[in-house]
Amino acid sequence: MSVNGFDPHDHDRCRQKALAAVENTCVQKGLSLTPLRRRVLEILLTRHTAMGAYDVLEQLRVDGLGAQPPTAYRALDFLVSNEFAHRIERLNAFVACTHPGEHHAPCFLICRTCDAVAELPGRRAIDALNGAASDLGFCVDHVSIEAEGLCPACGPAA
Amino acid sequence: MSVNGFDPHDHDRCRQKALAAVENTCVQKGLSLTPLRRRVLEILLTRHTAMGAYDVLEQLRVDGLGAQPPTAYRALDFLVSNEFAHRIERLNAFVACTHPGEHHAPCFLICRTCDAVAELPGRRAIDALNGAASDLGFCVDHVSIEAEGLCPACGPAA
DNA sequence: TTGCTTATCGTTACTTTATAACATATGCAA
DNA sequence: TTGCATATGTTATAAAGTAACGATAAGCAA
Repeated sequence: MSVNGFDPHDHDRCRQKALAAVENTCVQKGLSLTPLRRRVLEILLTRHTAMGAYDVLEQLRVDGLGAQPPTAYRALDFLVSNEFAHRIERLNAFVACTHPGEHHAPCFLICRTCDAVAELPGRRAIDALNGAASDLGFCVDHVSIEAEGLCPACGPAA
Repeated sequence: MSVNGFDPHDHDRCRQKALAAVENTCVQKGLSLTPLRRRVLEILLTRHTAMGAYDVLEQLRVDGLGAQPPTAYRALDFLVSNEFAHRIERLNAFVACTHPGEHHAPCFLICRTCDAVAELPGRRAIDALNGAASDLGFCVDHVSIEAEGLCPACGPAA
């Protein structure tokens, strides 16, 4: 998978690599990547773009699965809680992870025009935040860092 | 207003100070703080806690205003776009700003038990993110940084 | 094999969050 | 006074998310 979703790249290969990494991780950790969960991951992997749960759902229906909202949400929960996908809070939407299997602390760049999402390492920013938080006696569980703006393809230069 | 919403403090004074700062800023900038907008701000200022738009709405109704959802959302939009309040993406909810009138780049600590929200300066983390983003050719408009965890009152020590 | 337990998925119904679209009122400038 | 901009009222609906219960299947101990 490419460093980020903005770079042009061979996306078929990118998808397959991500899928294989998730399969490996599931075997290693004894997680069950059921056909449904796998299919939802494939749907997310079609684009480097955040998809709403209902977009995923619609795609499941196109596939002939008579899916109801909980079906999509459960599969997405599985993917997110195992870090195979991420939830983009700003958009109430989901993206496939670009570094599945690695434990990481991502932050996101979200294009407001084309909805492309790139994932960056956020370790430094998160460490800074953790420091400030513990000074206040706050114990951090989870951090989300999301930047909205214009990607290279949609930006002023383009 | 206190440095953060976790510290014990004289909240009546805190509210009044915030309200006065917003009034000043509106006069300076020619913004119209209508009775409705002012009332919504007061509602948010009752607690250092994120409130949903429908919580605000219910309070407006208690006040005898026959308010519909757009009424609350519009007032909240005014407050957020002028930085008198902030939207907490993780919660789909809103908090009064603790530094109204100052131009700032806040990040938020959100207690998952009591919903208290503290606002911290996020300048350093945001600068780091801007640097990484511009390396990719991404032009950042707006950053949101939100940490969920346990506040001093709800944490393990408590 | 039987029966117990757990995980996954199906299904119905519903709640919560948010917005589109159009109507009304108010103030101010030309 | 006409016209425009801003703010609010109102109706209806869209979009996002979840509770609760049932069905099925997979693993496993007795």
